[in-house]
Amino acid sequence: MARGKMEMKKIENKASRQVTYSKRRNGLFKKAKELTVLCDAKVSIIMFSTTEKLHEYISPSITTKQLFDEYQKISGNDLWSSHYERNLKKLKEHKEVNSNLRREIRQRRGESLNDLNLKELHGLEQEIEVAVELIRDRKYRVITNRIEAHKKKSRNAEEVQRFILHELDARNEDPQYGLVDNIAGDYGSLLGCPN
Amino acid sequence: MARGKMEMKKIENKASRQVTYSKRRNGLFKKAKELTVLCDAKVSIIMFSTTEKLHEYISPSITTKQLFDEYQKISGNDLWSSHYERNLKKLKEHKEVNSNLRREIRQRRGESLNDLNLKELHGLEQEIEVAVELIRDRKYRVITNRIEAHKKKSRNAEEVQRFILHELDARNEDPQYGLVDNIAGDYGSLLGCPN
DNA sequence: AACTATTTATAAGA
DNA sequence: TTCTTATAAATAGTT
Repeated sequence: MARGKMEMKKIENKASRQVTYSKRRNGLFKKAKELTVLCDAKVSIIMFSTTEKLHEYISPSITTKQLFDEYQKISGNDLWSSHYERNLKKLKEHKEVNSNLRREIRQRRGESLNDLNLKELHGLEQEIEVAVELIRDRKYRVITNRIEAHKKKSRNAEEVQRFILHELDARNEDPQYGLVDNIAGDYGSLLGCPN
Repeated sequence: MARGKMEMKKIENKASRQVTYSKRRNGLFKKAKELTVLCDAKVSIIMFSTTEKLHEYISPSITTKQLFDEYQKISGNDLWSSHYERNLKKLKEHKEVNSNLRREIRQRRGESLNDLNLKELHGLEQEIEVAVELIRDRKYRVITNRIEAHKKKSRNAEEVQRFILHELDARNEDPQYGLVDNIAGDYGSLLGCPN
């Protein structure tokens, strides 16, 4: 608006865009202040730059919260409560799900059974009998795996032992035979023994 | 600001105050539009005149609700956003508790056992064995109660039968004896029979 | 609503 | 960022 008419379109140069933003923001806020004083009005300006930086003007006679409340009352626009209410609702749902899950666990522990009728008790009993079988199977599989691993280790240990004996035999037969240092150290870990 | 400098204080004349409000409001909104276009900014202006009339400008690139949500998140200094954040946090906590509870139930069903070591499996097995005993006990107690109730009912039924027989006897002996209508109807429910 | 004398805002340059 | 300044824009008071 000075030094030549400005074209009303986005300023492509980032630096000058920011300068203009800053200058005009001040101008806008100044005008808002004047309007507040001259006309006894309540004004709120909230703005975000391209860099998402927040700037705000609010008339001294009011708070942003009050103004928002007024705005909602008068415009009928639900600005934030829907957000809030939705969250509360979700929270409530989660709490309910949560308490149902807890009840199920208690029942699976054999507690709080008073609410269940005979059929439900019977169903629960059967479900749990199935579960205990599954858990037993899994346990035995874990034990079996561990035994297998142990056997493997033992076989390995036997091999190592055979190797050590072989080495010692060779050394006894020929003292010039290349030394194998620290046999126990190198193989101790394989045997699962502390070094 | 023309035809003489203006004093920066409330315009006392109501008519000129309203005129000025209207003119300057247009000016302010025009500036806001320009700022929106030139600097690609998001601007919200909300204002109330002394007569509590509402006027609003909002950049076309955003809604008032979106802008308010942003404002809450970024300003972070008022009651709402703390409410909002606290709710989000609570929600997250609930979700986590929830997923833990679900995992526990799955494990008590004999699913998702891969995460458990031998000791945990053994513990779970024992817990569940205790539970199934408790559930069995409860079931037998419910059955026992039902049998007791049934016995009581039967005794009651016997009484009713005796009564009916007595009634019939009396009627046979004396046709003038007061009628007892619909004996089966009145006592059928006591016997647990459909009417 | 229009007009217009003035004040104000501000783009570009320093 | 701040100052300067030429010029565009806003607007108070009037019609």
